[in-house]
Amino acid sequence: MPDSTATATRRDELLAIAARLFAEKGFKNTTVRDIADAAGILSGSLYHHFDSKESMVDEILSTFQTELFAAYDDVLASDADARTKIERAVRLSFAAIDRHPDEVAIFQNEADYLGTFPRFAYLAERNAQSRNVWMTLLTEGVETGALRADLDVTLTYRFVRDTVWVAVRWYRPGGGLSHEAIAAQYLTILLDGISHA
Amino acid sequence: MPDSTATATRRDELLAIAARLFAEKGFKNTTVRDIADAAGILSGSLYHHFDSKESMVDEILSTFQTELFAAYDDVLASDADARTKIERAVRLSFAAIDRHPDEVAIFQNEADYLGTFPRFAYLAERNAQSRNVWMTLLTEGVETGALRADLDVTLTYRFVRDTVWVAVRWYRPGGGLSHEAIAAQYLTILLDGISHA
DNA sequence: GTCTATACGGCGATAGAC
DNA sequence: GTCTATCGCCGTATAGAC
Repeated sequence: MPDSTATATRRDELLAIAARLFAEKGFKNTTVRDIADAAGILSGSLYHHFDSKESMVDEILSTFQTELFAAYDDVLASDADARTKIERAVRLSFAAIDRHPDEVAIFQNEADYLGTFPRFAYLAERNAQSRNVWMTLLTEGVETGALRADLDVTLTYRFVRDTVWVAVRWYRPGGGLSHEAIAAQYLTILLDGISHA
Repeated sequence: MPDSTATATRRDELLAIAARLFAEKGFKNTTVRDIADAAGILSGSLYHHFDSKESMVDEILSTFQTELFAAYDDVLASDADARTKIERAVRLSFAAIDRHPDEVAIFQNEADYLGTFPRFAYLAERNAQSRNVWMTLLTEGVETGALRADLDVTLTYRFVRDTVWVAVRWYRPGGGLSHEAIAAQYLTILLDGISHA
């Protein structure tokens, strides 16, 4: 039973260590011995905290997604105009990369494969949910005239989704470029293009 | 000794089968037994053709990269203006995804991890080479006034690179959307943005 | 070029002591 | 909550017959 204070429990520490390794090397490339070594314990001791390696990545992903989609729901429910909501959705995505880079990386790298197992069927559901969010925002943008009428909305959705999340491959929290600055530059390119006006 | 006719050798067939599995499930998630099963032979028989599983992915990646970078060099060496060269580089990248989706997927998913081993050091070199190509084109674009003067060229490079290659995640050759059509839409968004003018 | 048979290590996971 | 000790399986790879 995790307490709700700021104190990280041992369990949380171990999950954070596992998340870093899963993100760096991949789920399959990371052994339970790797995780235990990084935590300064022996591999058998991990099983006092978790059922299996699979349940570790499961908890990492589901916890992150619960938080992320609550934030998307907030944006969807707001009464701002379409363009503002799109900007907010982009900014919160970059903020998520900043706060949870390992979780985003794991999701990006492993979701397709893990999603083939029944246990991780919720990954596909979340994916559909995310699609709904973006398609709703983009369609509203086109209908209200905020976005170009000749856009292929589905293609644009893929474009926006991929481009936002793929930043996790090179973005490092605390580096020279803040996530807010990246989101701003990204929105400039996305909305107005790179061509000289 | 591979002959230079159009006839696929057994070796080439096996590499194509391995590439498909590596792309679908990941290198580590694919066993030599998986590859052999898909080829209708037993795992031990693979070792008549290849030293190891590692040497298979090595050959897949290096062969693909040799072809890809020859194409980039062509663009760089041409005397078209900056904008035209950028458009050509984008189009040839989508064409590469169309012709070699498995190879692109493997490179996208595995290069970071494989690159940590000496044997795959050339992956980092190719990465630097690719960076040079795009930075040269984008810088020339800004200097000649084809692109906006306020662009962060490094960030734009990452943006273009990531967005082009990440399409391998959803593009399927022979599907409803041709790679030429995707490249055209992509260039429209990249150059002019999605915002209503 | 493929099969039979097998070596060998590393893997996830378990049981019980401390 | 961690350690000791270990199990059984599955992974890559090998040797030699056909």
